[in-house]
Amino acid sequence: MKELHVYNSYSRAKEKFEPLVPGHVGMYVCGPTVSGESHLGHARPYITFDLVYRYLTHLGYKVRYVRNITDAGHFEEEGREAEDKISKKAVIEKLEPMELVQKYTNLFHWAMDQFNTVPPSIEPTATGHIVEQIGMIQELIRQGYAYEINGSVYFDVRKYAEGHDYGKLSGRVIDEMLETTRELEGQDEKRNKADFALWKAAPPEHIMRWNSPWGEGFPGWHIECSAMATKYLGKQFDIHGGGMDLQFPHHESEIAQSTICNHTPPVRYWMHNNMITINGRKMGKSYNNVIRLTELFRGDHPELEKAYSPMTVRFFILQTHYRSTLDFGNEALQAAEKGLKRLMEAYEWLQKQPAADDAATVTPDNELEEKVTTLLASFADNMNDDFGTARVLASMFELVPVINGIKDKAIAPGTLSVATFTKLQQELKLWVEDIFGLRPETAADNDKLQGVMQVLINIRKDARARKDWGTSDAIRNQLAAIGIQLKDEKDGGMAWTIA
RNA sequence: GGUACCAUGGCCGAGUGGCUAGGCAGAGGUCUGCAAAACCUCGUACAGCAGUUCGAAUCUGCUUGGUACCUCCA
Repeated sequence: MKELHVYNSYSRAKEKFEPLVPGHVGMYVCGPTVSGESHLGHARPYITFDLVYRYLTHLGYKVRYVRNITDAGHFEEEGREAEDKISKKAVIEKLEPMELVQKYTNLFHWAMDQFNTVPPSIEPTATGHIVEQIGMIQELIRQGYAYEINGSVYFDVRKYAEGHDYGKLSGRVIDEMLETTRELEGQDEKRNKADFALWKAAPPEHIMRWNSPWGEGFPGWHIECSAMATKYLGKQFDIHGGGMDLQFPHHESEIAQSTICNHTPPVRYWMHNNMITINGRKMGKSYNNVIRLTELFRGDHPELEKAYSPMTVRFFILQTHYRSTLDFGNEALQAAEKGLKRLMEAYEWLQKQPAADDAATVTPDNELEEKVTTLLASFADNMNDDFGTARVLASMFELVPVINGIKDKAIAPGTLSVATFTKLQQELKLWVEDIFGLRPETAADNDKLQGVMQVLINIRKDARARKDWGTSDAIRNQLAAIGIQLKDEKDGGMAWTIA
């Protein structure tokens, strides 16, 4: 596709992307709740939307990317143990709530940096926008779509549904929701089961609390995103992203609140990434398979056979379309690790080549020229089709043998024209690093290690010159044992990589 | 129970009507002192049944199996 099309969860169809304001894109992505350490589930949406952000930027849009931090802690469903997750844990750990929030926010930022995601333009916190949230709730009450009871405020879903399409995004049928007979304790405050909280009166033991027109309490979960998105992106904006699990009730509620408050549907394009599974099962506390990112990078979890690097995970995620479920299995992860290594080694070699040292007289091979040109051009086409990262990576892999062929001289110098070779270098740099955010992970940027390796390589070269295979093999094998791989190259050189 | 979605070769995973993605693993070969790496060649897959069509992995129906959401969750 020549122009960007995105799949809109709201219409359930791919639509041509046209921003509200030409040249500018407003994008809101639901951020993490920082009541605990980031886990594997966080990797997918933020890497997915990092690609969206990078690609939109590449297309020339000025993108304002807003991703919140939910640090106020929201309550469980009424009737179950209503409690603020953050305040509960704070008591256990004997920490100030905000201290805990800060700790997990820092960890989240660290993990996102490991994944090489670009920080959002604005990262607003829920606690920093209590005023805006209260203002929005007041407006909802003023318009008669919210009601106060016992110091809490609820959104009147039944009334909203009379004039609006409540449930369209998530495919719910409003009547069924209202008629559901499942009785839950503590439901009595709400007029209808489908109503959701905008503000909750805080019980005495609740640590996080703010003054409001309705007494001391804390905001409902859904209102923060509506308030902050409105503040920073306007009453209507282009893209709202998040995990599929947020479609209901979170995003459905956002639509309802914002539509009433701002008299316009808030979002043009809803984008939802699909979920991940761990070795075929949903990741969840009950399965005991929630893998924290720190555990993932260290390989420190029963589900993991080994550690997987942040770039391996990033690459792995991008190898699948964002709307498909993705299973984190060891075999698949290891396949991704090896594939990424091959890709990046070819890429790094290519980037090190002088721009144009091609004085050879071989006639450029038209077939090869065409192949390279076509593959490079396909990158954008595939991205324009709802961010087809998997197909872009597949095309990159088709270029790997070309690059290695040039490297090994299997493809005669000059077979590819200077212009195309240069284009290959430049385009791959743009796509691999700038758009896909894949960066080399070699730990070889240590001068002293470089020096030591050079000493060993020199000794081994001498040994080989004397046909002293014993010494030569000993050096190679012992290095391999500690995870450093030596490769003899065709021209007599030696390269090494850390496995 | 309700509502969606999915079922592709050993594993993962693109692909929406004809032009056999890609990765990993595996087999053979080239190269190499031997390896490794790299490169070349090889797999004719699309849950089952029925139907639509000149033609289906791709459309329709049914069957079976799976997953997700409905509840804090990315």
